[in-house]
Amino acid sequence: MRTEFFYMNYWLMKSEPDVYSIQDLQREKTTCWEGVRNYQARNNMIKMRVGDRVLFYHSNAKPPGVAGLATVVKEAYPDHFAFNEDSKYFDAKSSKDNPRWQMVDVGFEAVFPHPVGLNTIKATAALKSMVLVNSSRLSVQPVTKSEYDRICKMAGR
DNA sequence: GCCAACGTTGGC
DNA sequence: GCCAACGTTGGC
Repeated sequence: MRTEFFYMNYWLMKSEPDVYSIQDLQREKTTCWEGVRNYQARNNMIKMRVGDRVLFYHSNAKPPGVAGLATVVKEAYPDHFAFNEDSKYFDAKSSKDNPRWQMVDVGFEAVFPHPVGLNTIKATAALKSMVLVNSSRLSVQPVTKSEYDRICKMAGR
């Protein structure tokens, strides 16, 4: 019985819209999530499975908030940008024989007509346990199904 | 642009 | 293994 097949996990991934926005993903359909250089965030990506849902969060935006939805379309594999000396994500401590950093591919799902702002999330009692709210600069974080559903509902979906 | 919070590095 | 110094994130 492959019961794990029936489980779906939920995540929140941060991106600065000036660097890569949900609109960029809408245009490109899929993208690789390179450049994560934090172990906790990396470990979360390693746990991702194809089909998992992703809240696409715009950080350093005016205002910051969840701007849309994505899904995991390819599970963790080595982040080759770490091997490229010309990349801003280069890391001399990561090698092809022993890659330190991983990335996943995500696919476009939806742009929220009205993003769900961080201020609104913080003002919602049902979302007070979100990792996002309890500080943490963690750029790839787990979200519960109820948190995910609530944010979709707040976005009018 | 400021700065608080947090993660990483490296000397000891 | 501690912890000070430093760098980065990201809201405001």
